[in-house]
Amino acid sequence: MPIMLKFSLMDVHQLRVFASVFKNKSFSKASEELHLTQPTISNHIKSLEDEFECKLFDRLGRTIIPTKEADVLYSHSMEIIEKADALKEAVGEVKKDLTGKLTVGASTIPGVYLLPRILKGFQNKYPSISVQICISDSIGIIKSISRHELLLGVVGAKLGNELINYFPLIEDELIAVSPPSFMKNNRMELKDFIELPMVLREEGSGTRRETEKFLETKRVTLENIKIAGIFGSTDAVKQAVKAGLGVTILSRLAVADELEHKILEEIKLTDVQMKRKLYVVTHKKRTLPHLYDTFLKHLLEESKNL
Amino acid sequence: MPIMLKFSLMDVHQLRVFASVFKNKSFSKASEELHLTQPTISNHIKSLEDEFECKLFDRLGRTIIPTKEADVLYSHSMEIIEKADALKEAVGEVKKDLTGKLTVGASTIPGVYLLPRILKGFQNKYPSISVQICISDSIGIIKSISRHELLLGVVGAKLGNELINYFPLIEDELIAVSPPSFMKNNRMELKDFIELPMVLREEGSGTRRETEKFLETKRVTLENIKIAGIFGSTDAVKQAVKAGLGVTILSRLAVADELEHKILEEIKLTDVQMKRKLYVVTHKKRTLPHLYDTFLKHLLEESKNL
DNA sequence: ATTGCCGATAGTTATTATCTATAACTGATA
DNA sequence: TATCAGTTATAGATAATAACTATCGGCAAT
Repeated sequence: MPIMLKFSLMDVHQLRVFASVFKNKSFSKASEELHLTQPTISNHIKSLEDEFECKLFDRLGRTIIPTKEADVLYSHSMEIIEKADALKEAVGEVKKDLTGKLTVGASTIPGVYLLPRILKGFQNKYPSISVQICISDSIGIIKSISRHELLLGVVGAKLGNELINYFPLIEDELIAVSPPSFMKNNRMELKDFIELPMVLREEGSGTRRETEKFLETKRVTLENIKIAGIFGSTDAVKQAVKAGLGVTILSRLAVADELEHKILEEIKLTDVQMKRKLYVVTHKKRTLPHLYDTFLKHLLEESKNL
Repeated sequence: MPIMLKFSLMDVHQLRVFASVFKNKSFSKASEELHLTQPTISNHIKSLEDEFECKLFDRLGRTIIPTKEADVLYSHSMEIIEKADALKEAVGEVKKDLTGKLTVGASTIPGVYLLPRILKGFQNKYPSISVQICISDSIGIIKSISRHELLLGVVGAKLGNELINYFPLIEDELIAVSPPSFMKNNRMELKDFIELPMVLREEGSGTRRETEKFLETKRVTLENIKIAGIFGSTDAVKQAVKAGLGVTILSRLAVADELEHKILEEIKLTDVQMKRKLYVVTHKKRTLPHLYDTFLKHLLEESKNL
């Protein structure tokens, strides 16, 4: 049989009972205040007296007088009761808390062309937050989430992992773009498009890989293509296209502004659809802090209007 | 049926369980630390999660990760746990506490001739106390104790009150005293003694009443006596006797020093015994603070050596 | 003496804390 | 791939506890 040295169970409720008796100088008044019956109060006081091995109240007939021990217990009890209430309050606050730092992982396209706008709007709504976007490739983001280095990410690929939640966000599309007025007719088939001189990202970049992947589905490889230039960033590619170096294939998101202002022009490929979905990703087993949860909802909501 | 809005039961034990899980980052390690079983821990955490309506730990397989709410709960829990331990400690301290103020009520004789010596010894033993003697007559002391104005008194009469404890202390005795060498033979009968000129306290004094009471039992009244002088204090009476004004009847305690130094001399009355008991008195329904309790024991112990 | 107020006690019931045994899941290894 | 070791969850049983109702007994004021 284990030797149970039972150390202060002392529940806060019991201290509340004691404090009420002390303040009201009466067991029965305390019972009214706490909506309990008088024998219940008696029992609690008795159990405290047993625990501390001392009388707490001298029961004279009509009145009770607290002992010296009760005086000490009272002041300490009040502190504990206040702290207990503060605790309850504090936990409640955290659940509503929308301050602090929000770190979002993202692959290049959403990280550069989507999140900044959305995060700006979110920060305007909740000014007391600071925001950070960590850009990596989709695999890296998902790994970080698996390892609990990140809580939330936006990626352009669904890399099957049992423990990851994928929330569909918006559709992105790889489109062919040219300088404005590059062609008379901006509708063509892929086989005609690949005759044009092309500007590309360097090998290994996400966009380059995506592009290759799509072309492969149409049995096209880059070897058959006139490469007019290779650049290290999406922006550099855009600049090259604007300068008339050639055409390229880019995410619609990345060229949305340029298309709107007619700085670049879309070439509609009539026989290919190069769509992909963007996903918000989280870890299935992690509880998101309220700030993250709110941002997630904001993100899904905002993306409807795009 | 009463609408029970149950407000934080939250016992400290549960917070200890939580804190242990948080620190150990493990339910099972916590169960070892607290000598409970793992399902018990699980239940406690679940009940806290229900109470706060939020997850506290994300259970991944081999590990758990505390949520933001848990972080907040932890710091607050630690405060409460520390306060709870401090409380336990503090109450324990009070029970051993021997500091503070010790107020003792006493009637004239014990208050003037007995308590000062004993209190001095007590204070030497426990230097960090302050001592006060409140002198009144026995009735006043006992009333004060009944009214809870005093916790402890020393009196020379047992005035039957159901709610008062009387602890016999020592025997006092009214004795007849004369100046030294006043008589050849210091043994006599009462009838001879009352022929001598007598010094008395004023009417209404305790000693005067005691004296009259004793004489009455022998069918003697003061009218038959030669009164050499009436004085307002025991000391004045003693001075008068020393000066040879006459004899008197006084408590043996009051003249112990003078008898020892042969400044006064006892006249042994062969046919009367004027003894009375001194009692320590307390209220039956009051719990004495440890300081008082210790003094009471000291008092009863010391009085054996007198 | 009687009445009214207050706390204590007895006995009951529902809730709760704890246990044992076992399931379900994860991560690592053979 | 299957299995093992380590971890939490679940189910079911039991003992402890907190709450209630009813009643007793002491004290003080009428």
